[in-house]
Amino acid sequence: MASEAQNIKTTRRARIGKSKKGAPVYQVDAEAGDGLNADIIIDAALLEIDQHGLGAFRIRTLASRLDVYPAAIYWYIGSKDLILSEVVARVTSQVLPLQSGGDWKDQLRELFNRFREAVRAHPNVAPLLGGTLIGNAKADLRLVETILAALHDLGLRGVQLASGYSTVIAALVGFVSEEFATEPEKDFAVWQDQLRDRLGNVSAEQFPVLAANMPFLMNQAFIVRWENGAKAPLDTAFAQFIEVVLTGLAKMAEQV
Amino acid sequence: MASEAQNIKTTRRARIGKSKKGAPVYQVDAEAGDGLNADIIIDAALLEIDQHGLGAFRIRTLASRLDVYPAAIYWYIGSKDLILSEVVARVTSQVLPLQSGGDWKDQLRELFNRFREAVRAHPNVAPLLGGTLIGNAKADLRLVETILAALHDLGLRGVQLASGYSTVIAALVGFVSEEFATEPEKDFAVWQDQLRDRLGNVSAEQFPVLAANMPFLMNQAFIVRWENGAKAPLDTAFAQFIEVVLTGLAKMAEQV
DNA sequence: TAGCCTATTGATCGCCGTTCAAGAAATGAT
DNA sequence: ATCATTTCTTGAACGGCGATCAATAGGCTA
Repeated sequence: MASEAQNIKTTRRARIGKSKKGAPVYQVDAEAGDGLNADIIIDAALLEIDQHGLGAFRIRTLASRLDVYPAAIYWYIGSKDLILSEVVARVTSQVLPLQSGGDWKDQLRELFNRFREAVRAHPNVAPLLGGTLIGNAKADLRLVETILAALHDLGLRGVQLASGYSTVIAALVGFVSEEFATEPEKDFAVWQDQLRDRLGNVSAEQFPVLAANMPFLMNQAFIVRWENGAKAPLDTAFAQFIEVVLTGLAKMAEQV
Repeated sequence: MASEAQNIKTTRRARIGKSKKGAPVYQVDAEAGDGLNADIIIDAALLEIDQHGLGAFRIRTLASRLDVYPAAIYWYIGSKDLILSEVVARVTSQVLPLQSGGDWKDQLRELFNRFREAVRAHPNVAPLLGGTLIGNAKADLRLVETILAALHDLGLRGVQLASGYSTVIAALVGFVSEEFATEPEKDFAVWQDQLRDRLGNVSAEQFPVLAANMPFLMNQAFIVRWENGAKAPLDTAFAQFIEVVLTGLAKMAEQV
C-alpha cells in the first residue's frame, strides 16, 4: 500500500505537510531533484535564521532568497511552523553519532557537549528547542536510543529508566535553550543599561547573598545577565551542570 | 531625578514600555486606578491565553474582551511581546513565598514543586518560560535570592555558587517548559495517530532498548509522547528529576 | 475659564502567512 | 507523435495582524 519507491528514473521530491488526498503528512518522504525541494528550503531557512534571527524570519524573504514565489515553498512544506520544526530537526541531527566508546557517563557527557555545540552553531533556533510537542517528536529516535542505552548500562530499568530518560532530556534541552535565549531586538542597548543598573543597585538587605556574590553572577548566570550564550557562554556552569546530573543519576541507580 | 511619587491624590497608573520622552521603560511603575490599567490588561491577557491558547492570543481579541479599542492597550503597554513577558512574570510570581523552614534540600524541593504547580495552573504560557532573555530578566529577584541562599547553606561559594545557581534555574525551567510544551493546533488528531503508529512500529533491531521499554515510555516520557503535561503529567519523572539534581548538588558541595 | 495632561476613540497603514486560479513543464499512455 | 495527466511555478489576491495616528473628550490645575 505504501511502497512505490521502485521507480528508477523518477525524481521523487520531498513534500511536508501535504498530500494528494488532503490529509496532512508529518514526515519528509524522499529525495532531492535538481529544482526546488524541501531540503533546499530548510537549508535556506536555517541560513536565514542564522543571519537575521528568528524574529525576522519571513516566508517572503525566504522565497526571494530562493528566487521563487512564496507559493512555490508552500507546495513543498505546508506551513511556516513546519519549516521551523524541520529546521530544529536539522540542527539536532548534528549531534550523533558519538565518538566515545566509554561507559555510560562518558557517553552522556559527550552527548551533552555535542548537543550544546550543535545549538551553539545555530543559537537563534534555541527558543524552538523545547516549546512545542511537534518539534520534540521530530527528534531523531537514535538520540532517544542512545540515552536509553546509556542509562540501561547504568542499571536503570522500567519506570526508573523512563524517569532517568526524561531527566536527561529535560536537562539537555533546559540548559541549552536557556543559555541561548534570544535577546530583545528593539532598544537592546537601553534594556541592557537598565538591567545593569538595576543589578548594580541591588539591596544588600533584601538580597544579601545575591548582592554579596554579584561579581560571580553578573552576566554570567541565568536571569541576572544581559547577553545570551552566543556572546557570554556559560562554559563552567555547563560543565558543573553535567556533573550534577550524572552524579545524581548514579546515586539514583544505587538506590534500586 | 527619578522620584516623583510624592503626590497623594493623583491616581498614578502603570505604563510599560513607554515614557513621555519616548525612551522605553521595562518596568511596571505603579498603582491601579478605576479604569483600564496595565494590571487589568495583563490579567485579561493571562485569562485569554488560559482559555484559547498562546497561538490564538490577539491584541484585538484582548481589546474587545476589555471593551476598548486596541490603541487603548498600547497606551499602557508598548507591545504584544511586553504583555507576554509580563504574563510570564505574573505566573511565576505565584511561586514565593515558600512554606518550608527546613534545610536547603527541603527549600529547593519545595521551590521545584511550587514552580511546577504555578505553571501547571497556566500551562499555555510554558513555551514563554525560557525562550527570551527579557522574559528571564523580569523574574522576581526574590526567587534568585531564595535559590542562592539555599545553595549558600549547602556550602557553595563563589564560582561554584554561581554554577550551582544556574544549574537550578536550568533544571527548574527545563523540565517544566518541556513538560507543558504546546500541542499542535492543526490536525492534532491526525498527528497523534501518526506518532502513535510510528512509535508502535519501532524497529527492535535499530532501537532495542527503546522497543523493549516502550510500555514505560509511550506518552509518559519526553519526545515519545503525544500529549503534554496538562493531560499526561510526568509526576514520578519530575520527583526523580528533583532528587537527581539535589543529590548531584550535594555531591558537588562535598568536593570543595 | 483657559490650558494642559490623561485616556480613549475610530480609522488606517504596512506587512504577514496563506491560498487560488492559471499556466508551464515534465511525464506517461496510446 | 499526440494528448491527457500529473508535477511544479507564476502572479495576484485575501483576510487578518500588530501597531500608529490624528482627533477628542474628560479631568485637573492655575
